[in-house]
Amino acid sequence: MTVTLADVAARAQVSPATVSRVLNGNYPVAATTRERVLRAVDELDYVLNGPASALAASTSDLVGILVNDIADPFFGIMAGAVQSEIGGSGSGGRAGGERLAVVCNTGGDPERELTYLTLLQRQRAAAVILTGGAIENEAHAIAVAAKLRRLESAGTRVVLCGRPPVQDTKAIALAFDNRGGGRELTEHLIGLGHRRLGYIAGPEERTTTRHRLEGHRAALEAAGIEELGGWTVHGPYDRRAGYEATLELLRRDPSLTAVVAANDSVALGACAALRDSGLRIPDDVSVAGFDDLPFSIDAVPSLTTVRLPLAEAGARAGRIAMGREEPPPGGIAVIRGELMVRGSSGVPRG
Amino acid sequence: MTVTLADVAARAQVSPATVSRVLNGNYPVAATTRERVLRAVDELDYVLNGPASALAASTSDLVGILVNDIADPFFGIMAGAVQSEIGGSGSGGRAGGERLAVVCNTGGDPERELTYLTLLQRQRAAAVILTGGAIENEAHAIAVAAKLRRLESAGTRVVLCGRPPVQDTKAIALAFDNRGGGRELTEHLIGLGHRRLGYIAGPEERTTTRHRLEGHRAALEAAGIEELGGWTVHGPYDRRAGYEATLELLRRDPSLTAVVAANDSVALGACAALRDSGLRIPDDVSVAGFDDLPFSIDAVPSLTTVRLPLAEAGARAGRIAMGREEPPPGGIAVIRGELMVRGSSGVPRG
DNA sequence: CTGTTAGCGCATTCAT
DNA sequence: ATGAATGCGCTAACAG
Repeated sequence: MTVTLADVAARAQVSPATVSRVLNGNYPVAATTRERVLRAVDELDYVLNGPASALAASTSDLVGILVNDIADPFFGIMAGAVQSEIGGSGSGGRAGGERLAVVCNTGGDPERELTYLTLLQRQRAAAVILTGGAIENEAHAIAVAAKLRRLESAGTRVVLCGRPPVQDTKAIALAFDNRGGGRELTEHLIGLGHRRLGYIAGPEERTTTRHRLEGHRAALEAAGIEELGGWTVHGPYDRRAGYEATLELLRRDPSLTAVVAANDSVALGACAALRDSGLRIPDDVSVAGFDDLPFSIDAVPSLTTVRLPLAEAGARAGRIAMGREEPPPGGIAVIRGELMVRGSSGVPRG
Repeated sequence: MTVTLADVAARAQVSPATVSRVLNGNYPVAATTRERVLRAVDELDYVLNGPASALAASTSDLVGILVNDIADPFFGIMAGAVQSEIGGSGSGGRAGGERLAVVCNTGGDPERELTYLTLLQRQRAAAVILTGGAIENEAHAIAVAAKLRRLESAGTRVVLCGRPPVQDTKAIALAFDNRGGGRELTEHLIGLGHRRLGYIAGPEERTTTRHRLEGHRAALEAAGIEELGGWTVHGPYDRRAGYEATLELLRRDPSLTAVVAANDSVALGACAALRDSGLRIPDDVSVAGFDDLPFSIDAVPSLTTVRLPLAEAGARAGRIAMGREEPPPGGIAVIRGELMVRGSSGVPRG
């Protein structure tokens, strides 16, 4: 029924081995023979059987990408960048050498993260890239580390993109400097004169959440500002959480002059809540986000935030995963964010 | 080195076939035997070899998803929804029955679309879902149709999500009513009193672009408004294109009272350009988008647009691809958008 | 309900 | 530079 390599061999009057060799291009084959084989491939409209070659070669051309939420541009941008770098090096010509991206949406759920890792191991993925913050839970961290080690020992390259290093693992880590960015952002607001700042943190037990919050608090402390009890609220990384958290913060302390959000989506929700409460930005309350996603510059006023080079990081992770770029020394690189001061932050009222 | 099914069989003192059966769960096995096997699996930390089982069973658990740009939430939302539906039915228990999503970023390039389809065919994907508008090019359309037919004949289910049907194919199509949505949107503006409307269209040779534009023009025509020469500009589906196109439209006709954008990102760029030109929205110029992406409601003023049920469509496409939902009668379903009238549209000045 | 037997389609040794 | 032979790890008849 389906045409196989043997059929091609027969048509080209060569052995199956030869066909395999021209298709993989990693072995000397006479030019005329190659021609003949390629012609047969075309005529028969032959397509290699991926599973079969993966089985025989014990490697596949799949690359796993774990994300919390592919609908969130934060992850979409990284995933897209990874994808663009794992494509074929263009060596062979035809649809060869191409690597496919298996995107796994964990939804931030520890179990699903583990499940997907197992599934990728099952597929004998060539590489696995874990993006975004890690879940902070002892047992889970141990389980993940064990899985990664197992993957590595099976020859799968593991790269962390926007996630801190994992102990006892050869995984290359490209970590964002969330702490530094968070600190710089809050320092900016304090420099403007703000002394009463609310903070809308991400979900608990996440490295990203913790690091950004730590940076924020470090800035407060350095300025001698004592954080009041109700100034921090936790919630998901989405606009709705930002909206509700802002109303809550306002309820707790109507005298706040600034709201710092865990990321840009949350900040957008915060802006909406402030507007709906009759407060002007930044005249009454300043707002800041994190990430600098594409839509942030179009907010009104445009959002003060910390730009993370998501596309660059994703691309680099992809290249490292493909062995096309040298890993950073020590296997760890810290990627800094850049403070983007825009219209949503200003001097406090009064 | 690596533990195989045979090892598990030996440890559990059963035949390899039995192990295979409990792992796949699609065959009666005595409870006590199953227990024993499962224990052995755990003890050995065994993970099935995906390529091997795919080869033997001649099906894989990969589902391909073609998108133009995964960094764009329009596609991210659909991809995420698909993903959530192709997961395991929870029958077996462990990490079984799970299907993995292979996300392929075509960037709107015809060649890459074809290449990815071939790659997916090579992987013997269980299903392929093509999202978003199709490229309008005779030769390419024929090539795609041929590829889809080939995929289908190999047992791959093909579903189109947000894309019009493909001739001579069994592909199920969930098409968005872009024409109807575009028409309704422009009718809304005309109803408000607008008579001079600029239109920022998407890239040429795309079904989505054409249909939305056709809807717009149909509304103009029905209202007896003759479209002037410079009222339409084409460009990519991003904010920057919207920004530049708006400046261009303003240059051509400073008396425009409304700008209709091909999608929300473009609309955001349009808003920025209008503001930068000292024009107020909607007092001086009304703006409308399309899609109703999450950030659109947070634009200031919030964006009048046409909401497309992207998540629902993606989820449905996923279920149909998995055979868990009956395809629509005739293999085609037209999904309507919903006009969302918000702050960015108002009665024209003067 | 369980074991035995054959391949699935290809990449690789080894020869030549 | 090419061919012949072997096995990758698993599933699917077929028996029993």
